[in-house]
Amino acid sequence: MKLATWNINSLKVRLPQVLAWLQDNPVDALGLQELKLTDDKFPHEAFSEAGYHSSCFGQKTYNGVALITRAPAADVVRNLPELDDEQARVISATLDTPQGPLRLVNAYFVNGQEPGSEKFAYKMRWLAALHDWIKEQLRQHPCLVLMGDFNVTPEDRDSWDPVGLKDTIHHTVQERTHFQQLLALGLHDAYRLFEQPEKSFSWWDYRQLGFQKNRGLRIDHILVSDALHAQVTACTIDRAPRKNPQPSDHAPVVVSLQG
DNA sequence: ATGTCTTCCAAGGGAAGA
Repeated sequence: MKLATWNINSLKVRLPQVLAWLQDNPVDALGLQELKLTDDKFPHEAFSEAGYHSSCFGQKTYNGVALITRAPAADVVRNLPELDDEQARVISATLDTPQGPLRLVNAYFVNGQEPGSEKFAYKMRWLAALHDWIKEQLRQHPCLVLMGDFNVTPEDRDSWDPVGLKDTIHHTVQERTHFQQLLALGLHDAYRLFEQPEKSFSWWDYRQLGFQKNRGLRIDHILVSDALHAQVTACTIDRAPRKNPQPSDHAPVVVSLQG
């Protein structure tokens, strides 16, 4: 089975690209971030016609997440129950698989603007709340996948310019410590379970020919729990959609699981 | 590199967020 995550920076603009990508990449589940639309504008019908179920948690202008699944999704939970948050950033659901129930958590992590800002403080609070909630979710659901736009480069090799961008947003020790604390719960960065090309990124700034020069960051991740670790057979970043006209600034990340 | 893209509000272009 295959799972994918993709920040599409407006579903209204990118819906045709998402449908085309699903046609070429018939994954079992796709987590979308930055829908930038409200639930009443979510194109459930378009996904249904493509053979997918969809659950959404939208918001006007900003944020918004969705899970697109081949099979129906059960026990849908929106946002982090323990955090009082006006922003729509998390949607979770359970998929029935031949291997048993699989819990999917799809999240659009806080950007954080810059270290020291109020938005950065919100990022830290949000990350702490996510950690505590994932810890509890893992007790209930040993087979768990946490995927999304993490807005964190886990290590220097995940940035095109770790020296020039040292201590800037996506690169701070505080953010990376939170990432490590998620791993410490018994999660594994699926991408790093395999040999990968150097300078592998999932996001490139629209400005200054960022993609063409491969000036990017690897900030979109798929973490799998201990119980799933042995089943992971591949993890790749699909750069192809970034070459489309009117692309998202992010590329999809895809993980393959045995069975 | 005040660089680009998207949306909102509200009627044109500026502000905000990423």
